[in-house]
Amino acid sequence: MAVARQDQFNSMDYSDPMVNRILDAAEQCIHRFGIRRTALGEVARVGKLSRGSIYRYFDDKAALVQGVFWRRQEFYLNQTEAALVKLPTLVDKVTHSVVSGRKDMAQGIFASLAETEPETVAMMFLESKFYQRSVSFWPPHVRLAQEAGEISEAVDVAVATDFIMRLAVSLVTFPDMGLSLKSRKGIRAYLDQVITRGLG
Amino acid sequence: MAVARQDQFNSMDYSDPMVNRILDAAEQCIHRFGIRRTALGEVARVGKLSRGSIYRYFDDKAALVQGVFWRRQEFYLNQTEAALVKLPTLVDKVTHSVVSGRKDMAQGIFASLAETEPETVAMMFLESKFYQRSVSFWPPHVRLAQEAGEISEAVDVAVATDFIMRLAVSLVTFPDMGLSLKSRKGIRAYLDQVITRGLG
DNA sequence: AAATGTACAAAAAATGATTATTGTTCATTG
DNA sequence: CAATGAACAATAATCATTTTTTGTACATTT
Repeated sequence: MAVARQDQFNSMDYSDPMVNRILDAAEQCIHRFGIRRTALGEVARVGKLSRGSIYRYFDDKAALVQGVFWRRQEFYLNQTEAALVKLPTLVDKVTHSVVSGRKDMAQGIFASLAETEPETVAMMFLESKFYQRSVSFWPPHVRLAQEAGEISEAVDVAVATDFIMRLAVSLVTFPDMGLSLKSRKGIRAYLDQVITRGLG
Repeated sequence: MAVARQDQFNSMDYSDPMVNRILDAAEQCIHRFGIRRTALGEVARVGKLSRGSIYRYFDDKAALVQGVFWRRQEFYLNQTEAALVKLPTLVDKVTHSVVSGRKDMAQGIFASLAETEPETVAMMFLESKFYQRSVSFWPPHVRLAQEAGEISEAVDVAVATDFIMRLAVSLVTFPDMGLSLKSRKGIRAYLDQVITRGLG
């Protein structure tokens, strides 16, 4: 079993420089060639390390690829979270998440992989596992909004979190579902309606 | 240009028996072999017609495949719509759409294609075009709910339709987004909360 | 007229031989 | 002891070749 084993409960050690060197090289290769066309020998060459070391830290190529995307997602999530804490309302927070979520998906490794291997990206986006980490960021924001009286205390935090995640994922994935929601202003007005008032 | 040409405005003529014979054969082949492994010669053999006739009605293989899925979606949609008109509230209607939507996607051609060519199904599900036809069914139900006082008249019909579609698509695609929403009862309670009351 | 069936070149897929990569092991290095 | 690099069988990718399929045209049949 590899050292940097990662599962849903035990996340990777991003403080280990070796792990980061491997992931840096792997991300660079995936970014340039796509997943299918990156050989671990190439990753080793780019990272100036041995292929044996890669296998010491990751079970196999699939685990390495997953590690690359998890770290990248973690980075985006932390960046977004840092912006969220400065925003006053839950609606502002979800709006920001949607706008920056779209930006993140249109950049870097996600965007380049969407060009070379769109089916792979599509499969990732349809795995609910992909959103697990994001889900865990919302409950504190929901509770703050409840304490501030923005949303009702009667609503279960898990229900509110699920609802917010569904809205955010849907709006990032589909800019248009009948309505075209492209501008920050339009997204904010829409979210204000459906989150704070619903349709009732 | 083929006879049964189909675009977003001009839908296919499902009353033409030739069109249906071709689509029946094509659906049967796709169901059994997947898209990649169905040759139009095989479709012709199964449908007991000539390959020339297929090209008379469909521009190319891609158009035929699209035709198969559009007809199947149209069938499911009409079936669902027939059930919806009997339901009293908008919440009941969305609940039913989610439950039957999940059933439809777990059956027949969608389910079999998801086994043999999951990436193709994933790509379909992420095209917002895939949901266009479904979107057009909702505005009358939204207006009825407004007239009945279930939801506010102040909310724009397009906004409400978009919101309902996003909820339905999300719930069909992801049974679990933090909350596990599997039972009809659970789905209904959730939708009742977020549609009629929101989080406010 | 509509459907068929044949012919045909271009494109795509199956095939099989060849080469590269993966995943494992272990002796060697720093 | 972590990292390296080499050896190795098993697996997967690549490539040139053969075969099938596609898409078009048109003469023939119903």
